[in-house]
Amino acid sequence: MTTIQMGPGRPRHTGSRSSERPAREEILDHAARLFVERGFSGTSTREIAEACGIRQASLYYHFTGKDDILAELLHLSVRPSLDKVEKIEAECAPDIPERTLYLLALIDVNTLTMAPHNIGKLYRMPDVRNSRVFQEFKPALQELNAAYGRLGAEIANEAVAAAISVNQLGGLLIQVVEVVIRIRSGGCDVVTSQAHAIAATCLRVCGVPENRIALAAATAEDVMTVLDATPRSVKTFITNENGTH
Amino acid sequence: MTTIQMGPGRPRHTGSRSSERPAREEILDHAARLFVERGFSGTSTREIAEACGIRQASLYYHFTGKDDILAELLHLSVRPSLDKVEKIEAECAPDIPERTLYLLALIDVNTLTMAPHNIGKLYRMPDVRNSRVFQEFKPALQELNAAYGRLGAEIANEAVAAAISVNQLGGLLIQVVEVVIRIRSGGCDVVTSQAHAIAATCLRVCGVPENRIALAAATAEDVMTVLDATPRSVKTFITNENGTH
DNA sequence: ATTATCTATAGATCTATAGATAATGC
DNA sequence: ATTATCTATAGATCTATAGATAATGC
Repeated sequence: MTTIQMGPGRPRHTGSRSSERPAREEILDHAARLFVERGFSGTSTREIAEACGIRQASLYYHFTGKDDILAELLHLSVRPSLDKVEKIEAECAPDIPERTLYLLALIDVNTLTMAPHNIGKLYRMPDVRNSRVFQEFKPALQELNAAYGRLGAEIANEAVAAAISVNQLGGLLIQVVEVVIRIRSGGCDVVTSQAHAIAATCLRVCGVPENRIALAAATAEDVMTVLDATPRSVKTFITNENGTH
Repeated sequence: MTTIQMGPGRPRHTGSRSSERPAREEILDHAARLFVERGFSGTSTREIAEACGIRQASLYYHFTGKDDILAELLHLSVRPSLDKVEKIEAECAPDIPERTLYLLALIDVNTLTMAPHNIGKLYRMPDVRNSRVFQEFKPALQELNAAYGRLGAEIANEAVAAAISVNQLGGLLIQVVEVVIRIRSGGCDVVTSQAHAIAATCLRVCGVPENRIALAAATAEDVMTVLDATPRSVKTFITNENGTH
């Protein structure tokens, strides 16, 4: 029994307003999907508008332009990762240093897994990276890279420490975590067991032996539950992905 | 003393033909650079033409369209990887199974390192993957994924074998190798020691212990020299990157 | 004659702005 | 009056084609 909810404002040409969801969010959602599917420059404002059931020009009531939509999406997908790094480093007693990296990887994998429309892909697109709005996020991404590098270096064995610089190790670990994006691009979902497998892979990359990996994995669970207070804004955005449920 | 080499055909409006290099190659080179820098849809045929010092319409004498240029670039960058998988599996006696994966990774890293303008990035762009011409290359990429998976599964320890399917392992290993693309995107060159570090990382991801990794690395060198007969077409293309030297 | 370019342009976009309009809410 | 849409359109692209032209080579 969905009564067609009329708010203020002229009705859409396609009589049905698809839901009571704010138009702004609806636009972000469809834009995210289209940007990831076809690229940023490969998506026209008309296509975004059509997906929302409004006219192209109506987008400009909610956003100042295509870049503005991109900026908002980048915000939504960067904030969670960075919040969590701080949390983890604060929460984790350094008794089992492997556990800290394991946790960071696990949570990051989770973020990428839950991100609407595999939006993590945006960062790797050249047209996005060249956009004016992306520059703002560079420091945050370098921060994340540094965190991975620092944690990895702490637990690296001699061979790894000798062969790879701290920063390179950070990039390598992020690359491993971002396999989630690859998996999702292939149309597959990522399940919990895979998340743990990826976190474990991060430790293997550092040369941590299997018994220490098992230990880190075992003790990670409890800390996980503490950290699993996902910021509200993100949850809302994710929920809205699947419609009104 | 470069005499301006006039071939047949009307002269370019910018009197100077930049080199005696065939126009077709010049176009491919600039297109590769621009596609990687700004994305495929983010690059106009006008920009490509201007980079070559010719008029936009003149591109169509050499290529039937933008897609045709992309197709050629994809060909140039896929062929080497695939040729080599076969070679390696033929050349490698299975006495040290770790060595086979190490070699595949090492050679693939080398391919990505030497590829002009970090062209390996093309495959990950959504607009490229949606293009009609990309479909042709899907089987080859799946082949490569399968090869990595097969070799990885052969040497995986129990923990890895239990946690990751063969195909997932293949994707994970390719993801690791493709860290080269990430490094090059950051403006850094990739040197031999890093190539070995990445190949070693692939083995660590499979759970191979350090002593076996060292062994594989040591015995890899000799096989490398045998395999280092780079196909001519690729070499030509690479050489042309840096002008006429 | 052949080759490789050029100029000119059609036709299809694409982004963003101006200004009208149809709802609600006071 | 305010809000959220609409219609219409300017101006700037962008791709691809048609046909002219300036070289070389026979």
